[in-house]
Amino acid sequence: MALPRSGPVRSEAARLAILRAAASLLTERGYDHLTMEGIARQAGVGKQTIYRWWPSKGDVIAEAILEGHLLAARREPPDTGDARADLATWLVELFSLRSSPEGEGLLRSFIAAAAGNAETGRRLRAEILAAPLMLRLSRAMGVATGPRLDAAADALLGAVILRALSREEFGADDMLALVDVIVGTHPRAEEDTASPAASVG
Amino acid sequence: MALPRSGPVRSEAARLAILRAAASLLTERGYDHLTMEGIARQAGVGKQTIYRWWPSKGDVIAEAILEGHLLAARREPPDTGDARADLATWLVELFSLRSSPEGEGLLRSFIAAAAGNAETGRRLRAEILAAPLMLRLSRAMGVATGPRLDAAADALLGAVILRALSREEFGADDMLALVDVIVGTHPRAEEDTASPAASVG
Amino acid sequence: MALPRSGPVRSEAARLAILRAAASLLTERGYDHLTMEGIARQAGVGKQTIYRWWPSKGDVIAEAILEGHLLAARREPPDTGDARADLATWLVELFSLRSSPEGEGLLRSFIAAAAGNAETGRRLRAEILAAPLMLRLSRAMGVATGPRLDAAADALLGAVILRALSREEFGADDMLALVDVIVGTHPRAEEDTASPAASVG
Amino acid sequence: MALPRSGPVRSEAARLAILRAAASLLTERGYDHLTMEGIARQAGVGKQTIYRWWPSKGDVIAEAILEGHLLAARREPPDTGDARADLATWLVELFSLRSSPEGEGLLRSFIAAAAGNAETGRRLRAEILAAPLMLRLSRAMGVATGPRLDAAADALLGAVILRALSREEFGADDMLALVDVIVGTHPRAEEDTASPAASVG
DNA sequence: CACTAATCGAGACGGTACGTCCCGTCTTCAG
DNA sequence: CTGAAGACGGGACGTACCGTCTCGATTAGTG
Repeated sequence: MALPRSGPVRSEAARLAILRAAASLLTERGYDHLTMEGIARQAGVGKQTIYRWWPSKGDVIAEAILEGHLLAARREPPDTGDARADLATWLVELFSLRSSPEGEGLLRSFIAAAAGNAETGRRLRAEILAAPLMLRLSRAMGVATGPRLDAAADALLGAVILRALSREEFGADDMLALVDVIVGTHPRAEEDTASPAASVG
Repeated sequence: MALPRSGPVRSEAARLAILRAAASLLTERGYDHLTMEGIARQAGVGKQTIYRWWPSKGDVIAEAILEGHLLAARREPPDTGDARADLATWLVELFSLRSSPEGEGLLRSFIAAAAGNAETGRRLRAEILAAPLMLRLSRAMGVATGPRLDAAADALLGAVILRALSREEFGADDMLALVDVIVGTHPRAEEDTASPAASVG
Repeated sequence: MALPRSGPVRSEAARLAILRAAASLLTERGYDHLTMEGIARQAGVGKQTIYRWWPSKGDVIAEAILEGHLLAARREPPDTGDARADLATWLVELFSLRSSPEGEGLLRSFIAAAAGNAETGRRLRAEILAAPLMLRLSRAMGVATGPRLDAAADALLGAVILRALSREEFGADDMLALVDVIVGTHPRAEEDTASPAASVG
Repeated sequence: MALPRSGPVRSEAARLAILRAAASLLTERGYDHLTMEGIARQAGVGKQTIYRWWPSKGDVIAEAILEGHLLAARREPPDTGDARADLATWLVELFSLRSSPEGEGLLRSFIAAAAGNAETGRRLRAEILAAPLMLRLSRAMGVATGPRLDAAADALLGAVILRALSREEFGADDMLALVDVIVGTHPRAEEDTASPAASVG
């Protein structure tokens, strides 16, 4: 049983202000210009209020991502009927995070956050990025689940991350080539000219 | 033509000491415990000597990697005759960098360095990691070059990076599955043209 | 009225440690070997704690002097009954600061501090050096206050400072001659009025 | 006889450029913003050329003062016939150095230089400041030389320096009062109030 | 209702590292 | 051998944040 407590409970307003401040600062200035003091200042909160509830900067980010304060709009994949093209579209959009207007690269900020913090890394892959990907991918591959699907998901997502890391330009064509390699070209085998329906496979 | 300059020339001893110090500190303590002051101290060099020649920490790392002060032993892929198995072996070894004894993870340190520095990112992929991979991969796929090969390389490398980021364990079996998905399970036979159906399995 | 502030209050322990460290380092090593880092180190304090409360090194010294961490023993003038001799004695003692054992010269350190910092300069003269001087001088001159007294005080003190700056040796006899010139030889002797020609010789 | 030497002799052009650069930088930016690198840059000279001939910054300043690159215009005292007024005028002019337009205070820069360097201190007093002062003072006191004259000179000069250090404003009237106290009011005897002896006493 | 205990904003604290400036020495090349 | 140029090891500068701590004020239960 819980030991009896008195006093005020955790302030939801403060929690939200912190997550929002973290999200906005990460977006605007990038992961390595993100500071606890900056978050506290922007959130109008004492530093201790952050440290009381999160052990590190990465955990704040992890929670902000998880609650959808970041990447919110990106989580819903399109559905045009062509699963493979939808997949490519979604990946291109994800990749475009690489170059936010401020120039730091939100996707790279995520990567840096993941590299520095286990929880962020785990959540970023498992709950955020992978979920919409798996949905489209299972359609494109005609497989509901299984190790091959997992491997394919990692391969796709990893390729995007790698290209973001290496600052390589990466257009829609390249993305389709990538999808083709991983999902397989076969269903569209002849179709490249003859049987488009097969591509749903 | 360049205007003739007199005066002392750049000290090769200092350059090497800095790169070695950076490499050893990165390996031992990880990217985000790596400091310019630490490098200078360990190299027995003034901080200004670092800043004179490299604009940032990431550029020091980039040059250290490029010169082989890091990853040196890892660049030579095995050659057992089974190209696909060699590929998986090499990837597993690469992935094992994920957990260096001190606990930070050399591979993740590279990723963090790449996330924070364009040059490091570009070089990490293009010149270091990709080269031995491409060699094995082209054998495994029976293709010398081309966009499909590039896409496959990115997918393989990216998947390893993604799993490192998300701290997921990743054994030899998983790696073979990954290779199978990307390269194809077939005997690497004629199938590339003859047995498309198998790739769905 | 002042807006009510909460939060921690300034640490008196840190303040004292800083002033004492500054005083001891100034005495031991001289003004231009006195560094903020040295003070912080010796005081066991973060640099920021110094910068938070004092805008410059000179202001730290000014406060140290004002609080009596420096020159403390020197502020009490002797009182033998012979006001003029007391004055000379006090000045000789002051001048002896010129050559501290470590060789930098405490008095010159004060001068350097004053030259570089307005507050130090103002306080050095007004509150510390001038006060005991004025006391003796008013007795020696038989005048309680007034511009003549001020001018005489500046002349005496200034002469000592100038000699310290120019590294000229300056004994008890010289000091008496100086006092005689400024205070006048008359009151304590008839000779001043009787044999003026002697002073020229 | 001199030992035979080969190679070019010391470059007079370099020597002059250094002294001029030092003088102009001291005047413009003050003693503690004066750097060896700055002098070398402005003089178009290698640093080593400075260190080869002068052991320290203070010695460069000392030589610059001695050669008249600083204070040049100030060395000639006026001569209106009223020796005492001339003296006061010269002192006021000297004191006005205290506030150079750039705000650092040339006189205080001299003081700082003197405080930090024995040679500068010695020369500043002995050869530069004292000489024109002694001339006027000996006229005003009707004494050619002697310890009383030396003491009076130190007292006058020292008072000016002290006031400069303490940032006290100091007008023509104050200066006359100072001169009166040190030189004596006697020649102007009756006018003061009636009982000149009292004011001396 | 008083008391207790935990929360909150605020921010001082001892530290580490930053990136810059300058020190005085050393090294190269041109004259 | 001098002199301009400038790289070098070193050290201090003043700033930014770190994560901990200490305040006074506020806000729930508990007794």
